Amino acid sequence: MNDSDIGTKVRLMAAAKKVFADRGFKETTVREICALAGANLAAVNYHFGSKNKLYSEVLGDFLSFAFSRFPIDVGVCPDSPPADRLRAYIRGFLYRMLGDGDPLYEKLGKLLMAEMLEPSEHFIATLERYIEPTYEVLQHIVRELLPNAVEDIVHRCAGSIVGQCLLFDHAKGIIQRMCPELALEAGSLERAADFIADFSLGGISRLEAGENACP
Amino acid sequence: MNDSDIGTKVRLMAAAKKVFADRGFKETTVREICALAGANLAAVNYHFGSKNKLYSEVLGDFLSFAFSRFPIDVGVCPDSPPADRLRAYIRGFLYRMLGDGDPLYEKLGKLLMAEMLEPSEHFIATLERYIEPTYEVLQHIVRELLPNAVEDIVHRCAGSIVGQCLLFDHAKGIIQRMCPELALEAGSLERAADFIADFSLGGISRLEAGENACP
Amino acid sequence: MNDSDIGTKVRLMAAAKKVFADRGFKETTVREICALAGANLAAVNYHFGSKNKLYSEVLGDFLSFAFSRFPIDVGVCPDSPPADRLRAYIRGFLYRMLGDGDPLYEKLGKLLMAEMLEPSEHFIATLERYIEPTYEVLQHIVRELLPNAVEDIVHRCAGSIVGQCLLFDHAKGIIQRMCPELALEAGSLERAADFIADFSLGGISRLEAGENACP
Amino acid sequence: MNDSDIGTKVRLMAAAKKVFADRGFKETTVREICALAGANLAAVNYHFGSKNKLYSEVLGDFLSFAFSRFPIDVGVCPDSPPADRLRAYIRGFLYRMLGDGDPLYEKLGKLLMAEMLEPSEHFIATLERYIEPTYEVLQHIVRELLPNAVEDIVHRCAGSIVGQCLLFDHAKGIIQRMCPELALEAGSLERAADFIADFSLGGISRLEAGENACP
DNA sequence: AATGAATGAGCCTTCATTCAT
DNA sequence: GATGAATGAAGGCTCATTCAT
Repeated sequence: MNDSDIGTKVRLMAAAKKVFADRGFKETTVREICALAGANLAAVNYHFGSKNKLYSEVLGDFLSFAFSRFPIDVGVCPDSPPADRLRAYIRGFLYRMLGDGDPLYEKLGKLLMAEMLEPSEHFIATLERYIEPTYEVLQHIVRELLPNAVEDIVHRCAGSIVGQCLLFDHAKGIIQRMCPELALEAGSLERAADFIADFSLGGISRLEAGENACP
Repeated sequence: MNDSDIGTKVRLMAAAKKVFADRGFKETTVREICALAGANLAAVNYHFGSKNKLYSEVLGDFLSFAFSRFPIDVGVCPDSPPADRLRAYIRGFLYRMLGDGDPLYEKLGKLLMAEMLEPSEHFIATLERYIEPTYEVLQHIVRELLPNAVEDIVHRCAGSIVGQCLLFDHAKGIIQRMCPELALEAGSLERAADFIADFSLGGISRLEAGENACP
Repeated sequence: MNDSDIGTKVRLMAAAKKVFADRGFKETTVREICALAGANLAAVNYHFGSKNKLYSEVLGDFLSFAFSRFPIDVGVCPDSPPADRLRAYIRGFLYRMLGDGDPLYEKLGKLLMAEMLEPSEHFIATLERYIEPTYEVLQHIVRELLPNAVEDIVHRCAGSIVGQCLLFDHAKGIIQRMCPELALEAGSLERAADFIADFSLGGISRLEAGENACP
Repeated sequence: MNDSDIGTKVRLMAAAKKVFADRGFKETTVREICALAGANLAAVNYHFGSKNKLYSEVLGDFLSFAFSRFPIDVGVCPDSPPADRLRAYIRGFLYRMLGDGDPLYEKLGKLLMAEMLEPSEHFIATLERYIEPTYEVLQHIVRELLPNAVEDIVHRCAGSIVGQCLLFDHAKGIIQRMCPELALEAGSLERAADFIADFSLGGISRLEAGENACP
């Protein structure tokens, strides 16, 4: 049994993931995808309609895989203490972004980052389906930790937390160059999640202290 | 005195900034730059050698401008308390990234983000010249705030701080869509800087408490 | 009994007529025909061998239908006066070309015009089978009207008559734009036939007068 | 001095005329035009913008040439007898359509016929600029010949005249096959023009007689 | 009898770059 | 110092056709 037995469409999808992840949308050529998949140049248009649609499918596929493999609420129940749920949220976030070792997975994360930088039309649907619900969960946790905070503060806290996580993905190249010992890999992810959780809980306590302080 | 008097090269540079910032490297065409500059199609290659070299110059120009306009150590002296210096550092970081109102400036930040995601050869020099020294300063501040911390912790704290700042740039599109009231604009930057500083000082205190705790 | 019961081949033929008539040979795609017929993309080649052969069949089908529905000698007998037979000939010619109301039929005429302009190999057989015999009939009528005319004159008269008829088909688009009240439709065809017959009989009389004139 | 001295654009235009005339728009490939012109594949887009625009220019060029070389009112003055003007009109019409010997010219006529059959967007402007004014002239002549005729009759006469002329172009292939002695070539055009004029004047007289007849 | 999958050839267009002037 | 003309390479896409099932 060889590669050509698993269906051209499947092979195209796999090849597309690799190439798009490596080069981004614009730099990727249909020719390269087809060559890597051992398929004819016309295969992409036959199976997916266009380079654009293939890209959309790659994006959607990656996200649906990531969220099914690393669900938002893994390891905690709704009534766990909010600090625990925050820690779990951060772990999940990092895992979804960076995977658990598969190098292809890591690279796909980069695609999403590129979309964040310059959201394409394909990304909007993705945003509504995956990103926004996830963000709701984080907001909810923060609100429990800061019951008296105004909306603005909740958003800012959530942003600070997300920012810390995203750094590992969007600045991966630089981190690897400037302090390689920090670069997230399969093993070190747990440690990073713990740190971010602690750091963020510290930040939140300070805000809590501030809001309870007598003026 | 009209536009065509200020030299084709200068006009090309200005046009290149606009177009590269708007579309990114690959999406930008030499044609577009030349058209905007009112120059001949061959002008880019004549004055800059190639599209690539022009891009490098745009990048370098932007960074040298940003660092001269918003220096790292503005508003504080080396012996100010580290908390103040942290706050100043964050302010400077955000200003360098997002400018103080010039829309062209804001967009150029996006170019840097794209380079972070996928560092090109042009970016390496930039990194060594601008990014690394800046990061040294941040490390130094964190070390003063956490005198007993191991290297790893210092790096992680610095990363958390930087991550919070970068979010405003690399997720600008999404922020604008999901919570527009947070999106950084000229005015709101100070508020954001204060929040990140407070949040980070809170995170650092917690680590400090932890490391002093009896095992 | 539904559409799919009447045989893929039949449905393909019907679809091909529509699409070829609408778009001409080159602009028509096999895809479109198959889609309209609700058949597989490979069906055309399976049932007809190739796009070319399908086209030939469409052409032949159209002509055999046209000539069976509007025979050359309808409404007159061989010994009717030649002027009557001319009128009948012209009527038949127009009906064969433009049908009697079926919009599909009208459009198929355009196909024939295109073939006239640039006869394809498929068209030669058609020519010998349908066009030439018809032209013989016309020649015969003209000869009776101009018994003393030389061959050349007979041909020219026949040509003038045919030319007047064809105009309504090959310039249909322009007529509709420039004088829509002339555009042939189901109803107005009889009127047009009468006019052409009268006009032509006038032309022929003049020739007759000329050839009888004393030099 | 060789071909390459006369400018790529000029050579492209000449090549385009040949190829478009030979094959029609859709069947023509930019590759073929460029090859024939000895130019690079990109040359068409550089000089003309697109295959479409080149086609438009070819069409326009041909018509403007045809009308400047064979003006509508050549050889007669506005107050010549209408019969003479009709004869001149027909001569001009045939010359414009078929040229005076240049085989390239003849072929370009075919392009126009194809447009008549299926007017493309390029053709509309052409129609308004060249075809309609010419038709006005013909109408005017017919009206003088039939001063009492209603509009409808004038249009029909004009149509009959135009139809006889067009036949020589749009059915050229068939004529050559069925009665080659009629096929218009450089020399025989005058003869054809005379015949059509006589035939048409005959048709018109008959109508005139009809309208003057006591009911 | 019919089809889903796949393909090879070809098309128009875009683009950065070069070169003679 | 600057440019109009030209080009080579490549890219996405379309289409009629083939083939195994």
